[in-house]
Parts: sequence; structure tokens; C-alpha cells
Amino acid sequence: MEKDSRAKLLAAATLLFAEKGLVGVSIRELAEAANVNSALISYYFGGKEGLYIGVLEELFSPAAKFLDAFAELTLTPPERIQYYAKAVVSVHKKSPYLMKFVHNELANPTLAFAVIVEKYIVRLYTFVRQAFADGAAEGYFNADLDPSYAAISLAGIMNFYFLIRPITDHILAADAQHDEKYVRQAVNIYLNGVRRINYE
Amino acid sequence: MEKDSRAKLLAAATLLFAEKGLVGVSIRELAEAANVNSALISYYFGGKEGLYIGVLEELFSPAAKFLDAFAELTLTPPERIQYYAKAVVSVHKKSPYLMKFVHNELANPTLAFAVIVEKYIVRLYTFVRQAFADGAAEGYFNADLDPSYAAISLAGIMNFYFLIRPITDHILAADAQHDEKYVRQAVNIYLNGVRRINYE
DNA sequence: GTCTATATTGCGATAGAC
DNA sequence: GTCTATCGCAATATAGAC
Repeated sequence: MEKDSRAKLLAAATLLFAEKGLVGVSIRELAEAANVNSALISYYFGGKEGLYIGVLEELFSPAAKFLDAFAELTLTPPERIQYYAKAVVSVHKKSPYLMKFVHNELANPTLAFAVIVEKYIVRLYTFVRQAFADGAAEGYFNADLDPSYAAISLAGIMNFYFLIRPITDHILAADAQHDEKYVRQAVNIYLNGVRRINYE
Repeated sequence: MEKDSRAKLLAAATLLFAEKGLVGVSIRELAEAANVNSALISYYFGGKEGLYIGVLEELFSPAAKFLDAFAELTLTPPERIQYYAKAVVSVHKKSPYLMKFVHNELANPTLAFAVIVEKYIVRLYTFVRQAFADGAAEGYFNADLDPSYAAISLAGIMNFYFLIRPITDHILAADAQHDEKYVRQAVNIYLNGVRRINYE
């Protein structure tokens, strides 16, 4: 029953910050949820904001692994898109609250945005955008494709789904395989649509 | 120079709440930005949360008009999707902060979510989902299409773009026509992709 | 490392003068 | 309708005992 107080704080803070955001949670609330004295937040993390940064760093580490693994692989542009999509699902399984934090930071940036989140987003955006650019240049995709727009679209398809999952969980029938099914259909539609595009 | 204090509060609150969310703004901050005494927030709106609701009601009124107009029209499923996409752009032009509020509510729901936002989202989701369901049944789209997933994907494509516009405005070259261009490409890709889908 | 106690600041709301 | 003044409370952070 005697977990490390630091770890207990990180675990409780992950849930609370994900649910309510940085400003929406008090240190009393955090300490109570972690069964720990509130003074320990300053002791271990230098304050509430330090704890928040600590949570984000922990959450981003599995995502960083996938980004590092990207560099090792030589894949065709469509394969790179598929790899990105599967990585998002995989990261979300490992860190179910990561997307929530990213969206909180996009909607209401804290100082953690510039410190941690922005770097991650730029890396990811660059990767996806490059896959679309290469794919258009190499004939996989329509030559008129704007790779920046395409990257934003695909990111929207992936991220929005996980953002609203707390809501859709009540609507969509109970099915543990929703994530994979959704992503498979969405990516197939997008890759199919990108192949031959008819501008009006 | 003598605008109505109520209107000045609504205008200032729209900007501040959009930027920082309900909990991120204090009544003193709101009053100062509006050049109005802070006691007037309680006088006109019964408190900070009442002001927040007032802002949301004002922002949602143009969106509601488009939803009402939907009912009048008889369009094919692909046309309905196009209509939805154009409506999103149009609403965003009229109420540039609406999407920000929607995303704030999705990420960190306040009591305004159940009161205002949820109804709007459900109406919109139902409309888009039905368009995909009809389109699949009538042979416009692939018969295997899951209309719920498709609706979420399309909503993600549209909403995510407007959510991150504050960031992309710095990256994408200055071009006032980005919104239309983005939406045109994104919807064309999606409609093209949905037409003939190849499951692996 | 963990606790209590407290300093300090800022919050939302309102009573009451004008 | 607008103002000042202030109440009551909750916030974060920290000093110091153990």
C-alpha cells in the first residue's frame, strides 16, 4: 500500500489534469486524490505547474519512441501514412490521456506548450506533411495535392476521434475494437480519396 | 464612445473566454477589458458563468440558422456533405470564436455544455451521419461505409483545421483564401475516398 | 520525507451610496 | 445603471516541527 508519494502524485495528476486542465484543478484536490500531503507537490515538483510538466513529460515518452523509430524505416509514402495511423492508435493505448492533454494545450496553451508540446507537434506534422509531399511527387497521390492541408486533415481525422471518445463511448455500442475499426476505415478512405482527386 | 455596458461586456468576454476558457479568466480581467465596473457582471448576467452562457448563446445563433435551413432543402447525400462543409466555413466567418468555444467545451465541459453545446453537436452529428447513411444506401458511397465513423472523420477534418488556425496562421503563408481552399480540398478528397473504398 | 500551520494573494459576489 | 468597499472563501506556496 506504500507507493512512492512522487509516483502517486503523478498518477493522480494525470487523471485530474486530463479531465479539467491545469487551471481547473487545485493542489488540495490533487493531494487528496493521491492520498498525499499537499505540501509534497512543492517538495517534489516545485509547485502545481511543475507537476503538470512532469505529467506531460511522462506521457510524451512513448510517443517520442515512435517518432524516433520513424527515422529508421524506409517506407513508401502510403506506408508512412499507415504507419502514422497505427502509431497514433498504439500511443493512445499506452497513454490514453495524451490526446486530451494535447487538445487542452491547443485550446488553452500553458507554458508547457512551448516547452514540450510544440516540438512534438511540429515533428509529427513535418513527418506527415513530408509523406504527402513525397507521395504527390512520386505519383502515389494526386499531383495537385497540397501536403500541408492534407497533413492537417489527417491529423484532424485521427485526433478528433480520440478527443470526443468520452462522448461517443455512450453513443456507439460497446465494442472494444472501435479504435482500430475507426482508424482503418478513416485512413483507407483518405488514402483512396487522395489517389485520384477531382476538383470541381 | 458610450456603448452599452452589457454589449461591451459580451464583446470583451468573447475574446477572453475564447482565449483562456471559463476558469482561466477572472471577473476583474473581464471588467477591465470591457472598461466597465466588475459589479456589472453580476448586475447584467448574474455572475461570471451567466456571462459565459450569454456569450455562447450569441455565438450559436448564426449556426442555428444553418441547421434550420438544412431542413428546407432536398439535396443528394454528397450535396448535403458539401452544404455542411460550406456552412462550417460560413459560420466560422461570422463567428470566428465559435469553434474555439466548442473545443473548450469538448475538452473541459462546463455546465454550458449540457445546456447549449450538446444539442448543437447532436443535431450536426445526426445530419452528417444521416447523409453518409443515405449515401451508402442509395449507392453514392461504398455500401460498407460506417456512417458514424464517417461523420466523426469529417467533423474532425473540419474542426481541427479551425482549432489550430491560430498556430498555422504563422506557418502557412499569408493568404486570406486558406479556409475555402482547405475545405475544398479536404471535402473533395473525402468524398472521392468514400466513393470506392478498398478494405485491405 | 512528511506533516501542521499559516502567510499572502486573488477570487466571485454583493450591500449600499449615488 | 454604475460605483466603492468589503465580505468570505479558496487558491498556491512555504516555514518549521517532527
